[in-house]
Amino acid sequence: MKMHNPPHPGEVLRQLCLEPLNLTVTDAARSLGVSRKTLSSILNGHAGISPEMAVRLSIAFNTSSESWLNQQVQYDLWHAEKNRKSLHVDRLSAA
Amino acid sequence: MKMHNPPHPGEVLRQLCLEPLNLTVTDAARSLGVSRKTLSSILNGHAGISPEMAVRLSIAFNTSSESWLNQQVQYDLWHAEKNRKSLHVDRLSAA
DNA sequence: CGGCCTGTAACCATATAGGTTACACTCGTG
DNA sequence: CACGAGTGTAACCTATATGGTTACAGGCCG
Repeated sequence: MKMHNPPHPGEVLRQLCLEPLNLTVTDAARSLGVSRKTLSSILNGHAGISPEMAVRLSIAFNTSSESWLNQQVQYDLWHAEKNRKSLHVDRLSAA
Repeated sequence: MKMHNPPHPGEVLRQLCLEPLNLTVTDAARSLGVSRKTLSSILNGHAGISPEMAVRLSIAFNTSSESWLNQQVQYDLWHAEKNRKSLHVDRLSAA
């Protein structure tokens, strides 16, 4: 049921992609074709991974864009689920 | 490789949830706790499914919020991938 | 000291989700 | 026919998010 607090995709990006290749944020941002600030925001958890960014990452690191966006979904959903009880929604399934 | 044009999650929502229960857009919106316009925008493909909306759907229809957001990711990614060639990104994997 | 890398603040443009209100259209039914 | 219900959507507002540029302060190192 994936009860764990999922890491922000930016952390994963830094640990799995930048550090192994000894890439600086500045260099990686240039290679990805985005500003240093944009990449920094992601790496430090201040921004999410957009669909376009997922495609950029898939090109640069030869991965699947899906995997990056799925990580983002897990992260977003974990936070959205925390407010589940505060939403007033009627159950319609077993109506 | 999932090369098919994924349907907009709003279509799926209408066909799999509203129609089987004979739910009107007006009633479903009220039950979900959102405005009729918000639900209508989703159903007609003018808006995506947000994390919070995914949780609402999961409550109302006793489904998983993840499945709704995953559908949205598939849809968004399919469109983002169409611009893959127009992005200037350096390959860093086999650097 | 001086250069490089970094995080980040300030400010901008753009896009999206969501709300309210209002309008025009289509149906079904009295 | 007339009316109400349901619908899509335009107009307008707010809040939030991505992303860009520029600039600054701090850390690290030769």
